Amino acid sequence: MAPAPRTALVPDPHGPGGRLQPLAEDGNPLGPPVRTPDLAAAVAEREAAEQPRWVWAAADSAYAPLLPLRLARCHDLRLTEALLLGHDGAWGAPRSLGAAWARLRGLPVPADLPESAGPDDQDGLFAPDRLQLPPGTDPLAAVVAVHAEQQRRTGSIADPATRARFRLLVAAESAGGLLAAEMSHDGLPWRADIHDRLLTELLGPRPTVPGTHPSRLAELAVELQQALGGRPFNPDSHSQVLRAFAEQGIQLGSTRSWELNRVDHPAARLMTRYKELSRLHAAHGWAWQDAWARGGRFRPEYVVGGVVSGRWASRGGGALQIPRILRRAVVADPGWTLVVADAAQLEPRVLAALSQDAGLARSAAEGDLYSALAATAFHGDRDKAKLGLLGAMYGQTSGDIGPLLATLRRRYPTAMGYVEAAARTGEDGGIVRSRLGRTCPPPSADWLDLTEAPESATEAGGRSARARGRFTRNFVIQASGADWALALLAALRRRLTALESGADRPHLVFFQHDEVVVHTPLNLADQVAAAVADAAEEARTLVFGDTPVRFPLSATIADCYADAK
DNA sequence: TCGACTGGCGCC
DNA sequence: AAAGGGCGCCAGTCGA
Repeated sequence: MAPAPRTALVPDPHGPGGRLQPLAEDGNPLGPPVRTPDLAAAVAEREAAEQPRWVWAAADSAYAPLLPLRLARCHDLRLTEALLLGHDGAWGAPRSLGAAWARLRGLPVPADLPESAGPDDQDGLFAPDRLQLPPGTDPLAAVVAVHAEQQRRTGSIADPATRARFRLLVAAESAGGLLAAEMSHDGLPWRADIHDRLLTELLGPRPTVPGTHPSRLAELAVELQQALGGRPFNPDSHSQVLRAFAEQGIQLGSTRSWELNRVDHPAARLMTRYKELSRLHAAHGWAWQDAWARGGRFRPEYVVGGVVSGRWASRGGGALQIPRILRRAVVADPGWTLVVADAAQLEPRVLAALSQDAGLARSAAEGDLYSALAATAFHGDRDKAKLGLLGAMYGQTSGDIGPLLATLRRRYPTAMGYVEAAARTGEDGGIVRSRLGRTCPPPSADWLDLTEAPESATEAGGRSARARGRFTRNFVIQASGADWALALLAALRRRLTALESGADRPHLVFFQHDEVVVHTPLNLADQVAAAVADAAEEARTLVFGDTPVRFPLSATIADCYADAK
């Protein structure tokens, strides 16, 4: 396939205009800059004509103002800069356009600006000075130059296969930038009335005085007090809770729920319940709804590559930590429905594909991986198979997991050797990369905090080395899983663009590590489900090439998120 | 009074 | 003896 033509795009700092410039694959200009008074119209026209790969500083400054216009592909300089910095051993250096430009020109490199926060702080995102360019610098010239440099650096990766995978990573990460902007713009359908009903059922009516506890929480606090001797205390204060339990002769090391659950006392159950409800109220209660879920849509801000492993993070609204119970409030619009798909057992499948362990790959070739593993190596005990494999991927050594790991080591030496090699690399201070070439951060002072350690420096050093070993062990899997998920998103997004129903089109409205939700006109739901399956297969081939491992994505059609699967 | 930190728990 | 990876967010706590 011939590479797409490229076009640099820079919006004017104020107003609807902007400038465009055609570029060759290597970043060299193919013509002079073109100024347009109506950037959205000019971009739409060129997109219809040739679907170029749009080259811009960052989606939030260049793409968000163009929405709801949909563009097929882009090269996001900020996201790519972060990938390249990590790859080149400069992990964490500033990645703004201005920073990349400064490095190119040997100028002082500006630090990245703090990100915006809060649902009402959208304006700061579009301010042109976020590009961090020195005064008087032409932003278009900077975009063109930094892009050319990024293409050069990517092209200098020696191994052709590694280079090709890194290019795929750049394209997929950039597509993630497109999608994140679109999902924030479209929002996740959110029924405030259902949310409110759930809250009222669990917590009592919404308090009329802001900042006060809803009735059920207040009642629980009183019941707790009575169960613990009647002395008033604040159930939100750990130290007061510990003291109140201690006065009843119950010594707790913490107020963690698993510890409370082991205590046979009425107050322990009340405390657990209080904490559950209190958390729901504080994190996803009425205040959250007011802030994040107005107008029938939940509009979080997604942070592409916000996690070192390449997983997305979110800013504000806790988009990736919505309690399962609140999925009840995610309901398709009338005439629309949801297609919900999640990858089953993504990480063990990633391990099988990465390590090319023939035995594990057989277990991952279809169906339930843990059952297949159990049948082969654990006398049919699925729980043991799952526990053992998860422990191997996380570097767990506690509990009764030793024998399970020994079994896995015997039966799947290649797979276990793979994660153990990654762990050793980390322990020795080395770096590891995902399948597509995302690099883990190097060791830092965080890994070797000797100040508080009561034991010797040697012991503390060993402990921190093992901690970093667990990190790199998990990184290769989690990050390669994120590679796959990004490829899936890009492939699915492309397929969805091709589906239409009158003026309506299905669109991705949610993505959470290994799960996607598409909001679609009813009559397209089956085609969306098929597109999901096709996209999963495409991602598998793109990321892992020739592997017997399958990455099944079970798609369910349901009007309500809570009813899926 | 405010920022940094901690404990704890939501999600994967 | 302790012994599981990655996040974001809240209330409480503590110190500047």
